[in-house]
Amino acid sequence: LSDKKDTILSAALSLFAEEGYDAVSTYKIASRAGVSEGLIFRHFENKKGLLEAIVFDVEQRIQQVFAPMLSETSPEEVIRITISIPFHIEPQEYDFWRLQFKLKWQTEYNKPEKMKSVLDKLTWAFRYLHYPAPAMEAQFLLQVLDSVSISILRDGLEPSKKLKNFLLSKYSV
Amino acid sequence: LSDKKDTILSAALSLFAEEGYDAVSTYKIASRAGVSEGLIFRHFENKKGLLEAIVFDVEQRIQQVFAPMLSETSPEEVIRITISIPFHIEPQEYDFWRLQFKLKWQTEYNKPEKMKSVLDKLTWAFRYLHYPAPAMEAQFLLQVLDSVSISILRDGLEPSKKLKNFLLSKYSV
Amino acid sequence: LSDKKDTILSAALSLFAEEGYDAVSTYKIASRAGVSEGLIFRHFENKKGLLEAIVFDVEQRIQQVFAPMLSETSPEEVIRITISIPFHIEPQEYDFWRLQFKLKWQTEYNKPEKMKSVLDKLTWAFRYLHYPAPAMEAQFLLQVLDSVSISILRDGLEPSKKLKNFLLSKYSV
Amino acid sequence: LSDKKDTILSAALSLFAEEGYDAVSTYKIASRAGVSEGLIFRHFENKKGLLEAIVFDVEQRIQQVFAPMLSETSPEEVIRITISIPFHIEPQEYDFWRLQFKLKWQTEYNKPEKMKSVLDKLTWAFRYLHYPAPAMEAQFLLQVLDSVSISILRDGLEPSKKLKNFLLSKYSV
DNA sequence: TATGAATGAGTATTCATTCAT
DNA sequence: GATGAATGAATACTCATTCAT
Repeated sequence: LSDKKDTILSAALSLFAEEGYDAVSTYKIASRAGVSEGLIFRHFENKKGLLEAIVFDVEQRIQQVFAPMLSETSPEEVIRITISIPFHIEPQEYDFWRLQFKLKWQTEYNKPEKMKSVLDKLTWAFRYLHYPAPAMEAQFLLQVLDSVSISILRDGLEPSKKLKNFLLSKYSV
Repeated sequence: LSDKKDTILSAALSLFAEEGYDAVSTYKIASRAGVSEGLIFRHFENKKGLLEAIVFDVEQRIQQVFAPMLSETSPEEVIRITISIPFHIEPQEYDFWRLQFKLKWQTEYNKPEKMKSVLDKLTWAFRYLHYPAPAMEAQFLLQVLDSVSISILRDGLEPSKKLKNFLLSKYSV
Repeated sequence: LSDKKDTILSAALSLFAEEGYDAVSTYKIASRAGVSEGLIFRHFENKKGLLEAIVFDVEQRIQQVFAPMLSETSPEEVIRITISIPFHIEPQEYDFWRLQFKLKWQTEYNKPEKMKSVLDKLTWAFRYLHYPAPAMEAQFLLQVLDSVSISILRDGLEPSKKLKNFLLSKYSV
Repeated sequence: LSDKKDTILSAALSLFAEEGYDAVSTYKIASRAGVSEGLIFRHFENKKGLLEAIVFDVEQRIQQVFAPMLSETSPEEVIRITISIPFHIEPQEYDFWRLQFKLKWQTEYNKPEKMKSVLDKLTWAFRYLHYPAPAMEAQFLLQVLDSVSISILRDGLEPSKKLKNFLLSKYSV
């Protein structure tokens, strides 16, 4: 991958995350990336292609983030790791996650099946710990963490900081 | 308020909720509303003004929805009512709520202070019931309900139906 | 003539004079006149009709202004009166004259034949006073006075004040 | 500067000069220039920017035209050259000058300081020739020449042709 | 690979004008 | 006479995309 292709990708990522796909022009992306507008189309065919390239990267990053909990064998540890995730998003990755959440609202890019394995693993952990409704607990916890992530991405880590221990103790992990 | 002004408002509401503010053209809004494009600007000055008129309506509707829990005096009942809210969104109001959540992502329209009184009331209820960290419980519950609402708006009520009793029993209300 | 018709006329006059016919919208005229936009069309058929009504008034005012020199019988006095005209434009009539000069640039409204009688009278005066090229002197003087008027309308009377005596002495009148 | 940029400039110049800035649409300019409407905005940002680019050219041309009288050392010659200017406007430059005079009426583009050096030079010439009120003579002559120019641009050179010698002899140059 | 000029379809907005009341 | 809602055509301007270099 060429140098400039990456520059375009990261300029587009931050702009899409900040302002949304439709609100960002290819002109703006090219300006921020410091390249000509034409180059975007040489590398990505069209604007949508650029978005898809980014979405691909985002999905891979998500998989990386959930890899540790998927390979964990202790149920308590699975829950603990999962709860910790939102609280350890690195600031330089905020745009990554912001885009991820923004895209959830564009039906086209909402692929809930990608979280299937994570949901299954959590369900397994709750069942193992004898929770009465493990599938529901799993769904519930993921939704809570979604909300927490959104708060953190919106207002920064500080206001939600104490929630982590609160959640960990709520699940006794 | 004239007939056509309302038609524009509801056409715009549904389109903004479905496709997002930036993805919808005033031409499309006018077409769906069955009015001339110019009329949008006579009534709302510009596209943003139209959005703001809708946002105003949305905010008022939100207040209405939370009014009962704000005037409730029994703490258990406060929690019960609050949990019930997402499960009783009327289908014809889905667009209303979809837009509300979409706008949370546009920093400009994200006004967390609007939920202050709701948060305070919930905190009061949890404190009354001797929860160890009432403020955090309140924040936590609201975030859970946000997530639940998002699920329902995205996938319909069915997949989340059982969550209601699950939540009610979790809080013993 | 109704009250409101006059209000429209004077609002339009000042706006046309300030910003030019094409730069002024009927909405703006109606706003300044404090009437509904529709009323303009009830009274003047269309925007051009409004301009023509104003032009008619302007022309009448011009005639009034030149009436004294046309009926004067002393040649020196004819020249003296003519030279004095630009220096005695009343400030509340500036818009009148500004429009007059602006319209000279719109071929449609440039009617040089209206100045024929003035030109003839001046020529007569110069011939009477034995100027070698009376017709040319007349044309020349009128052009000078046009320029002086433009200066006064643009920058006010002050900077051109001393020009009056300068001109009078130049023609020994 | 590309070929098409110049085509736009000259199409706009002639249209602005003929019909006035506000009466000309960017569509019309693009049509006459034989380019896409969008190109106007790529080159000049907006319609006003296009006007300003033209104004800049006009101002430079004006400076060129007055350069010879500014560098002349004989006072008679200074006056002679100055008087000659309006009578030697080349027909292909009429639009240039028409726009110049039209813009004098748009306060925004009326910059009298541009003529300061010309006025000073003329004043010097008249003082040198012992005219009693040299500054006023200079102002007066420039206004006369303004008027003459306007006549020529409006009605062509023919009707004003004889004025040149009339003026030259009036000043004995 | 990379640019920058150029385009054509689209977009928000304005405007003169009409019409029912 | 007077208003205010409504329109349709036009207008300034944007945008994704193409293409010659």
